[in-house]
Amino acid sequence: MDKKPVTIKDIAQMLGLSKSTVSRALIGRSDIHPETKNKVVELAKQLKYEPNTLALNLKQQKTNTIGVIIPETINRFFARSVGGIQRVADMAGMNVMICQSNESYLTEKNNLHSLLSSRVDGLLVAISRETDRTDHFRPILERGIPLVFFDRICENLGASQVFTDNAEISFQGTEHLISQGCKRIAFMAGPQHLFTSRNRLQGYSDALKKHNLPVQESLIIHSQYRTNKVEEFARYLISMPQRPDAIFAINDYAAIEMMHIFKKSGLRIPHDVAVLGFNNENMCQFVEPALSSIDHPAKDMGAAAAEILINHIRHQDLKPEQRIIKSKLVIRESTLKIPAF
Amino acid sequence: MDKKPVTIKDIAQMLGLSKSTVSRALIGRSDIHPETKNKVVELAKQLKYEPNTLALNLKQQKTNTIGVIIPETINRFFARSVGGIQRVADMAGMNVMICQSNESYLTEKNNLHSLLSSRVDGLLVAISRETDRTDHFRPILERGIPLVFFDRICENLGASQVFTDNAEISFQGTEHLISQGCKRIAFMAGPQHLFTSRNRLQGYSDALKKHNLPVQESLIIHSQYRTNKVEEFARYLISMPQRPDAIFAINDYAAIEMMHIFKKSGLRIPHDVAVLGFNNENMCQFVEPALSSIDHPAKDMGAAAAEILINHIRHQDLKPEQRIIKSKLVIRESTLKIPAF
DNA sequence: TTGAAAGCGCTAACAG
DNA sequence: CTGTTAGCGCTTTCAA
Repeated sequence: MDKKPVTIKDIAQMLGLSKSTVSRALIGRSDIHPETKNKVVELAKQLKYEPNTLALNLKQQKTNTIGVIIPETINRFFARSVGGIQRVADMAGMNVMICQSNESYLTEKNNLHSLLSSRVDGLLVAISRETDRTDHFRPILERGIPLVFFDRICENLGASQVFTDNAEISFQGTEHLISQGCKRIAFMAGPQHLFTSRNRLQGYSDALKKHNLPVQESLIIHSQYRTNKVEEFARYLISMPQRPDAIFAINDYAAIEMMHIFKKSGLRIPHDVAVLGFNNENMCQFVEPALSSIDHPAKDMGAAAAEILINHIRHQDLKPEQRIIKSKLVIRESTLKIPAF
Repeated sequence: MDKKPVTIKDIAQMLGLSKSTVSRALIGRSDIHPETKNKVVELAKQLKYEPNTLALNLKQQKTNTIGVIIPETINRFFARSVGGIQRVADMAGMNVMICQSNESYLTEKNNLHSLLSSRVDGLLVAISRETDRTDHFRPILERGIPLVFFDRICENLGASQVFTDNAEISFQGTEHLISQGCKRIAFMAGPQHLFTSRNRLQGYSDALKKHNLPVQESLIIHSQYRTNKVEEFARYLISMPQRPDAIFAINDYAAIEMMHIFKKSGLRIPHDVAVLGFNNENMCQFVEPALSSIDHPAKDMGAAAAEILINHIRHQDLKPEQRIIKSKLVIRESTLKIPAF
C-alpha cells in the first residue's frame, strides 16, 4: 500500500536510459528517436506516471496557478465571479486556488501570505468589507507579482482593476424610483471605505440632488453588508415618523427579506414602499411582487479580471489596466407604481 | 522591478554562514548559537524572507494542501460545504484547493488529475451528476492517497464517506405530505446512479407504499438536477389529466420557481398543491407561502468530511470511516393544508 | 555549534 | 539522437 508515485528516474532505470532522455520523450521534443520515445511513453502510461508538478514548478519558478481571494463563497455574487475566473483559467490551462477572507482583514492578510508562499503566478482579489488599508498589497506590487482587483477594488495602488459603473447605475436606479413618484428613498449603504459602496452612495445622492430632493442621513442605512441585521433595518424604516416610500437595497437577498417584513406589516409593494434590489438573482423573478434589480455581471467581471491577470502573467511589462463593466437596471413589479403605459 | 524573492542562500551569503545554519535558525532548532540565530532571524525579517513552499513541499513530499472537487460553486449547498471545509482546514493549518467539475464526468476526471499532479495530501470529493463510474478513483485509493466523499458519494469503493440520511428524511417528508391529505405526490428525482438520489426516491416510494398509495412513474420527474428546466417540469405537472396535489422538489430554488408558476396558473398553495423543498435556504422564510423544506446541514458535512480527511492524512493506517449526518424536516406554510391545531 | 554534501523530481545547456 | 551535469530552494544526515 501507499506506493510511491512513479518518477522519471524509475522509468529511466527500467528502460536503461537516462533521465533526460525520458524527460525529452515525455515532454514531446523532436530531437529523440521515435522508437525510444514510443517505448518511454508506453511504459509511462502503463505505470500511470504523472509528472510531479511540484518539481516542475520549482524548476520553472512558476506554478501555473492563480490565487483568488474573495470575501465569501456563500456570497452568490462572488461564487459566480469564481465561475467566470475558472472558465478563463481552464482555457488558459491554469489552476485556480481560492481563499475566502470571511470579510475579515486579518484573514485576508493570512490568505495573501499563504498564496504568496504557495508561489502563485498572480493574484485576483476582492477585498473584505473590513479592509480599509492597502499596505498588505504593497509588497506584492513591489515584487512585480501580477495583481488584479475586481469589484471590491483598492484605489491608488496602481494595480489593475475590474469594476462596474456603480455610481451611474445607482444614479439610474434612484432616478427610476423618483420617476415612479418616490420622494423618500431609503438607501442601504456598504462600508464607506470601499470604493464600490462610496460610488453607489454617490450615485444615489447625485440623483436626489438632481431632482431637488433632500439627502437625509436618517434614510441612509449603514448596513456594512450585514445580512443578519436586515430585519432590524426594516423595523427601523417602518417605525420612522415619516416612513420612506422606497428602499434601494444592498443586494437581492436583503431586498427580498425587506419585502417580506414590509408585507407582514401590512405595507403594499410597490404602492406603499417600492423595493429595488441589487445583483439580479434568478430569485427576483419568483418573488411577489417580482423584484426590480441591478444586473451586476459577476461572471463577466471574474472572467475579465482573469483575462487581464493572465495577460500580465504572460507579458510582464504590461501597464496596469482598468476595465469597467456595464450593469443594467432591470425593472419589474416591485418598483412600478405607475403602470408602464 | 520584479525582484527575485530572497532565498536562504542569499541570507547565508550576506551573513557569511552556510545554508544549513540559516535553515536551522529559521526552523527554530535548538542546536544553534542563540546569537547566530538572532542575526539570521533579524535579517530574514528585514529582507521579508518567505520560505519557498514549493521547495519545502518537494523536499518533504507533501503539500499541506487538501484538494476539493465539487460540482459547482454557484450551488449554494456546495458553497456552504466549502465553508465548513475551510474552517476545519484553517484550524489544522492546511490549505484548500478547490476545483469544480461543472457537473461533468470529464471535467471531474481532469480535476482529479490536476489535483493529483499538484500532489495534494488528500482529496474531498462530491461527484458530478454525470459520474456513473468509479474507475477514476481507483488509482487514488491504490496509491493510498486519503480520499473522502461527501454528499454525492461513491459506493463500493471502500473510501470514507459523509452523507445524510436521505432515505429517512425523504420518507419523513413524504409522510408529512400524506398526513396533510396529499394523495398524488409528484417527486423530482436526481440521476439514479447517484446514491443520494436513489435513496431519496427510495424513501419517497417507501412512504407511499406504507400508506397504500400507488407509486406512479408519471409523477416522478427525472430532473437530473437541471434547474433550467423547472418551468417545463411545472407545465407538465399542471397539464396532467390528474394533477398532483403535492410536489417534493429537488431543492429550494426549484421549489420556489414551481410555486411561482403554479400560482401564476391560478393554483393555490398549499390548498391545490403543496410544495416541499430541499436544503432549507434562508429564502424559504421569505417567499409566500413560506416554503417547507429539509434542513440539509451543508457546512457540517463539509466540516465532518474535512475532519475525517485530515485524520487520515495524519494517521495513514486508519480504516475508512462512514459518517451520517442527520437532516431535519422544517414545516412551514407551503405544506400545511391542515392547520397545526 | 557549524559546514559540506546529498537529494526531493524535473528540465536544460552542453557534450558527445 | 542520447548522456552528463548542474541547479531550482530547502532540509537533513554526517563530519568536523
